[in-house]
Amino acid sequence: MTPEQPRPDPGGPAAAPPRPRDSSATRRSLLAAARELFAADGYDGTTVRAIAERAGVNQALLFRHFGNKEQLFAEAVAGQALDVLHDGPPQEVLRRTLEAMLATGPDDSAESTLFFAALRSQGNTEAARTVRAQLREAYGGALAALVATDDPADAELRADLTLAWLLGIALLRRVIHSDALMAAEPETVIGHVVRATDALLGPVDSP
Amino acid sequence: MTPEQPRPDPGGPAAAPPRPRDSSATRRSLLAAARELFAADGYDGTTVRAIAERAGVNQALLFRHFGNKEQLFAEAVAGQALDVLHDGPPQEVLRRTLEAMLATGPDDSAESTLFFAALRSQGNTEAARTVRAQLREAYGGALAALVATDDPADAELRADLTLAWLLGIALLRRVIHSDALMAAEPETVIGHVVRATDALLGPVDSP
DNA sequence: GTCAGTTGTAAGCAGACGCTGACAACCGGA
DNA sequence: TCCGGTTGTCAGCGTCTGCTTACAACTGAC
Repeated sequence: MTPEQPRPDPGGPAAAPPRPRDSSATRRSLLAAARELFAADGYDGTTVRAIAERAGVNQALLFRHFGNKEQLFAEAVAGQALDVLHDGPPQEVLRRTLEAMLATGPDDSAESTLFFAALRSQGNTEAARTVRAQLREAYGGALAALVATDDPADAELRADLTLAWLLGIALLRRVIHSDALMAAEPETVIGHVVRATDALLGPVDSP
Repeated sequence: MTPEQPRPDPGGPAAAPPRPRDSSATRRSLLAAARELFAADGYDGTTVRAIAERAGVNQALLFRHFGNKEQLFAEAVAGQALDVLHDGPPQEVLRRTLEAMLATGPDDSAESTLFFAALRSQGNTEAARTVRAQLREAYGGALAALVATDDPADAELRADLTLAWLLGIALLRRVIHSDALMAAEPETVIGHVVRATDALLGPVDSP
């Protein structure tokens, strides 16, 4: 049987030299890998094995640090896409979000794409649902303040319609690969969307 | 061991009376169940066991009829959501699609929701990709014809932006459960969207 | 009746999944 | 030097997945 007793350094082909003992670096690697993969493939489409491999970290460490997949997801996503919200005047939230969305290549995983990955994760898991509701509320609130109406329900409706558009654009770019949306100049796309949302959020002329 | 020799009809508690031999009825049941579940949970979120159970059909029959899950998906989805495209004047495609989307309850699975389920299925499988591209082209083409521009690329871009909006609205309603979008009167929502898309698809005033 | 073909059923395979347990290697303080 | 706690590694568990196989029950043609 030759029980393969442990040798300090076998002369063989470099049997995976152990990674340096750095807990926080491991954590960061895992979080970064998780963000990229969740943004690219959604919650269900991402496996913990893939995250660990991309991070160059043993799979078991993932569970030691985050407990389970859902908590890793929540921690990777939380507070990540909200920077763009408070990064300038509120009336330009829409433009800034669009710029962040369109600036990156199709496979790149910028901050804002994470937001949409969260929305896109269609699992019924509690963590995913919580994150989605949280992000939706933040964006919805910021957008609702821009609506020219007295009716709060109508303001929320129009804000959600705007959010739906952002969501759909991200989806058409990342999941479907719309040639038109990917080839167009960002300024052109932003111009179209801003023009239309001005009509959407502005006062209704004929009652 | 008592090898449990087959008995024609055991006196016990009705051990699953075999379903009547009707091939086409079985097929239809499977297709109907597949449509409902794919629309509700997407491609990856739906298991063949769930489809078979909902159809009241043995799981193995699913594979006898359709070969594999992807073919069942393709067959269930193909040509299903396109009715609304040719069901009236082309300039009202947007309104008709919205009406179909908003008319049903959140859990109902009308025709049009299937279209969005196809888009939402985020798997990389070939069948899902084909169906998505197919549907996107049909809708995109119909919408592009309505754009007031001479530039074909710009027309396609604006059509895809419109499609993105429809997609996002469906997503916000079905995946996230936006209270505002679900509680609002369909006519209100349609009014907002049509007003904004008029600005989007219409001529650009200031170059 | 017999027998080939069709329809339904039961059981299980191979692989991927999330997750766990046991153990080795290293570190800091006593 | 010992020793508890932390970090990294390895192997595998239980379950679910899409899919297959072997077989029973029924049908229609001869």
